[in-house]
Amino acid sequence: MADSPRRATILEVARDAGVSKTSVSRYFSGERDRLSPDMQRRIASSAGRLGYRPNQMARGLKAGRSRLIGMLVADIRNPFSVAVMHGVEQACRAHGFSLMVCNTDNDPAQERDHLALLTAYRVEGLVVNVTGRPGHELEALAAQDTPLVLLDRALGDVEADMVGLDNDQAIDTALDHLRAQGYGELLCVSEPTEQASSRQQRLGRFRERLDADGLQGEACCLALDDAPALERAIAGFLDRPSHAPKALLCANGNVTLAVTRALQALDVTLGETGLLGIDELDWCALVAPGITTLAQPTEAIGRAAVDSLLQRLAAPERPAPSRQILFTPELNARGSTRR
Amino acid sequence: MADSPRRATILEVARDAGVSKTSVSRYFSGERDRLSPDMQRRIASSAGRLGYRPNQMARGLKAGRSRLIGMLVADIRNPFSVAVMHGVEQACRAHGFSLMVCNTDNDPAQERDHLALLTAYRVEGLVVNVTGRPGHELEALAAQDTPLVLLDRALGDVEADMVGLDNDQAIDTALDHLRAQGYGELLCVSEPTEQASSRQQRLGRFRERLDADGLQGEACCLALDDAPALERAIAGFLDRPSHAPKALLCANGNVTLAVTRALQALDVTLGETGLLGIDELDWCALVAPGITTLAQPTEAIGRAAVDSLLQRLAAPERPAPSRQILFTPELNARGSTRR
DNA sequence: TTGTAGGCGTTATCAA
DNA sequence: TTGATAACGCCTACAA
Repeated sequence: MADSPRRATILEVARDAGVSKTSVSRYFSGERDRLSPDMQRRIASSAGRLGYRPNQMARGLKAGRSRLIGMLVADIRNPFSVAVMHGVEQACRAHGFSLMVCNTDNDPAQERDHLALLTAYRVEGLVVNVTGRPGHELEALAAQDTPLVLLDRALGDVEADMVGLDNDQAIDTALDHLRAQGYGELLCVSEPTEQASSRQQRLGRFRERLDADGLQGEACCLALDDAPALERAIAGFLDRPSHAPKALLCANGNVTLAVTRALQALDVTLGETGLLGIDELDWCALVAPGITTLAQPTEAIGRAAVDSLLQRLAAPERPAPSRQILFTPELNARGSTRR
Repeated sequence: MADSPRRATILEVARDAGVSKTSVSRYFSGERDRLSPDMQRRIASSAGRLGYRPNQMARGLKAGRSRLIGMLVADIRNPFSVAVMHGVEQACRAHGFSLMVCNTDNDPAQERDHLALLTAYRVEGLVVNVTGRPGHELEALAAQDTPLVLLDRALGDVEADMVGLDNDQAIDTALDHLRAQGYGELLCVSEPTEQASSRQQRLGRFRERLDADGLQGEACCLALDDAPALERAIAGFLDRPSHAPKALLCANGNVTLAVTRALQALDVTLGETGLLGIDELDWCALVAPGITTLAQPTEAIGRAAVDSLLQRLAAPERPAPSRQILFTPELNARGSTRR
């Protein structure tokens, strides 16, 4: 039907149905019961014929609430981010919110731009997983009473809830497993840590535990796009004389991918040399003899982020102290840590 | 700074700066040159102090344009979809649009809901990759002059541009490669085709080519979540006596994943039994001896979708006939098709 | 049960 | 160069 060149407005429906705007508004605002059956029919008919849909912009403007949640994702091509986003979206939907996702490609400039954008659309809450330090902008938002949740990465100076993996526990589980499997000399590989608190925490805990447990080991931070450098670093570690079997610990899924490539290039046999990655990926079971991982409960993390937002949205008057919600990783033991 | 409880409005800025709303509006609408330097300074100062940002909802309402492009994605966890989405987002950004993405999880009900949502926000264009047949809804949109692009999957009854892979060419390339590598008996594995035209096309072309080329082969359609059924189907194919080496052709990335799992479960040696997948994935090079793929130019597809939208947006008066924009796949020959 | 009027934050028109 | 005013589409007192 609907062949009007422009989207119909409430006024046109009202005219067409021979009723007032108010009645049409009521019809579409869940107050149908207050309208006579006859009027309901007429409105339904006109609205259907005209293809009328309430304009959410106008609604949002009037009501002062956009029903929009914003999400800033540092790297949309990272399966972990997508999985969390999926959880976030489901939760938003379940609570009548829509999600507006912005991918920043780890670019601080895009972060700022997209933040401005989401602000402009008056998102009622923000799930943030960023690289840079848009601390100032976020503080401003928080000050305007826009609830904020930090995902995976904390921003020291921003007062907001944070949800993510229990990194200490993850590292502990990883090291316990590797030691139990007989590996005694470890290399922890991470992307540069400046911009991501979770990376810092994982590396920090790794170093602590080494000292405490008397394990041999070292950590290295590398940009993943430089494959030769990564291969050199790994080769250096593996060539070193030692008394115990060696293993690699990958601080996240991207690292696991890059390291696995490097190990194949170096013709290393998995298992003989241990490999354990944080983040579960589709293919980890497929690369022989299977890559051991620590899986994050991504959907739960996404839901928790939204829950946190909604709680603050529900009680804006008393700003509860900011919390950390940490999740326990799950170990998927596979052949890459079996000697 | 900005510690007002609520977001500042243009009126508050105007008052604070001692000027009129109009001037503030001009300042933020790229008409700064028309304001005296003094006034510019005052407005900048007040706006900064108050943390003012133009309300995009109000702007959209007033201007009748939301600056929003909507995208409906059938399965956000499919890396192919994400890659295309990335291209779409970049292109939108480059042209001053923002992207609102909705994931439908292949659920027609969610498709309908999300479509309504995007409509409610008055998206100015729509990139659609769906499972079901929201043909009616989409037609209505098209009739309202909202430009539409179909991604990967055509909808027979909807008049809109379509962008995707040249499926015929993809199948041809795949079969040529497999035959050149000495495989003579083929199994093409696909997900059920009812809901996705691209699947139908790939399967259709596969059958055509078999007949034309005198190759042996068959096709099977399966829901991927039933691993045992898939294994049975593959085992049945492989057990059959034959004169020529056998190969599997996976109709998309999800299939490649499931089939690779099945082949490992069946302890099949890749290469000896050929394997070629449509869609390139992170891990295809990692699974020994490397899985041969046909890569889609995902970013280009995304950009083309937006281009198509923008063209129609730019010239709404003369509705050009709907086009198909098809892309050529790229062959990544690896060990899985080397005997 | 139904309608009238005013305003949400912005921009466009017109006048000064 | 500046400002007053009227919309944009909708919702919500308030009135009938």
